Amino acid sequence: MAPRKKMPERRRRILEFIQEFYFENGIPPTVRDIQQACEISSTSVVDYNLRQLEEAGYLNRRREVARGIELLDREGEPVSSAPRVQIVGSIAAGQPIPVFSSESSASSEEFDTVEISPDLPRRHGKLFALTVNGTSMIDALIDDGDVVVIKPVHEATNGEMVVAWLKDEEEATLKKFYHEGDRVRLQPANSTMSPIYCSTDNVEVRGKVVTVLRKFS
Amino acid sequence: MAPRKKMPERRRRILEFIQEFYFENGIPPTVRDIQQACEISSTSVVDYNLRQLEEAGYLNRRREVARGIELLDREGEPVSSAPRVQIVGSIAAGQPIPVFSSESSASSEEFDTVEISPDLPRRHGKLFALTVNGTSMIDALIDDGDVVVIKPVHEATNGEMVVAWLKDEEEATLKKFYHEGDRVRLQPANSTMSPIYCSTDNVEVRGKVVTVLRKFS
DNA sequence: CTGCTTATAGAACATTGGTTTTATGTAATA
DNA sequence: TATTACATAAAACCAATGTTCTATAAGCAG
Repeated sequence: MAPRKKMPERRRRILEFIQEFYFENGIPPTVRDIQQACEISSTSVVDYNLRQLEEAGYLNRRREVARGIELLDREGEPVSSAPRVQIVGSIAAGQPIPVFSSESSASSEEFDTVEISPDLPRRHGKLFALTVNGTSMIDALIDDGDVVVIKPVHEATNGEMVVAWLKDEEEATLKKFYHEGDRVRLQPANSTMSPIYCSTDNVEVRGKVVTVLRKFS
Repeated sequence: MAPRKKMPERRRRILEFIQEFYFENGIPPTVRDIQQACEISSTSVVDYNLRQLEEAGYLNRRREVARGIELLDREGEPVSSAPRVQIVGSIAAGQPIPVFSSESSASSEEFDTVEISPDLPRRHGKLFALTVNGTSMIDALIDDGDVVVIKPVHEATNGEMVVAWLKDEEEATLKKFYHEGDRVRLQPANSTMSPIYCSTDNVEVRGKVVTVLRKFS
């Protein structure tokens, strides 16, 4: 398996298209699908590049089978059509969430990703994820190492679990959000814990939690 | 869309095969794949049955496309190739887990299912899931309504999160398992809570927790 | 019995889609 | 300059795969 480096632009484009196409359609594209989408003049060019990609370990081609392109992950395992979201950083008390621009089509190689259920992006659109560092979110029933999947929003309705940024404290936290007159109540998910009250000005909603992922070895 | 009833045996068989094939191969089967697997003498019979299935809303056929069969869920939405596990019951203090036979190839229609990451069955084999009822598992950082995915095992190594059945108390619980001499320590995941100690005889391991799923509306 | 619907068969047909063959251009290198 | 590896093209080829046509049976209502 050749090293994964210096991939020609067109080849990268092809690989990207295959991923998109598979996620969107549930089946892999044909050589001619790729040809059209990537504006390539000949199927043989596509074939050539697919061979290169195969040699480099990015995909597998089932010969004698229509739509036999099979994407592989870094371990060489087949990739499912389940969507993935990027883990763009971590969240912990006292540390800010990294800035994320929804424009950043930064090469998807740069971030780790987690697989999520397909109905999530269907219902919520674009999502991202954060790793939880430390046990500071324990009152939200979220443990060290958990991954929270978040929909970027700047306002929340009462009762939603949100990523709240406390300006004065310079602290991010996961809490249930309740707007009460001129102040905000941040309620831990764990009913044995007490809520935090603070002024509306001091709270900034960064997103709302869509799901939590936790794995045990 | 015709009602979903009284499906002929052969038709049910075809539908089942399509699901299996898709999960295993990541691409839908061809008409001829189905023909062979279901021992049907003609492709036209397969076509006929596929039309029926389409009319009944079980699937979608993309015409003019090879391998254009697309499975639909109960809402008529396309189904991804991500694997699903059955939610065979619920777990809560004071209530037993329902018995599950690994043989039970009970029609997959009878249970709710949840989608899981493909690497879980790859690593752990056959899995099942339980819904958590009430907040009795809160010390394991698991909330009311969460779904726990479990690998059925009868022994655990120290530190694993297990489904423990306490015989005397007739109670199921999720705890970290530690064998300490002639007794067992059941440690809540939440470090602010105290462990339970009990005799080896009184504890029965029913399975170990592989992942926890939690969704927020 | 007749006609209608459902289901099965066998075979041919038509399109989709993977593969191959031959040719051309470009950049790096001896 | 000649050589070689890499990348692109155009066209043809043919296997894979969806579709259609015609025929046959079984069950069932009239």
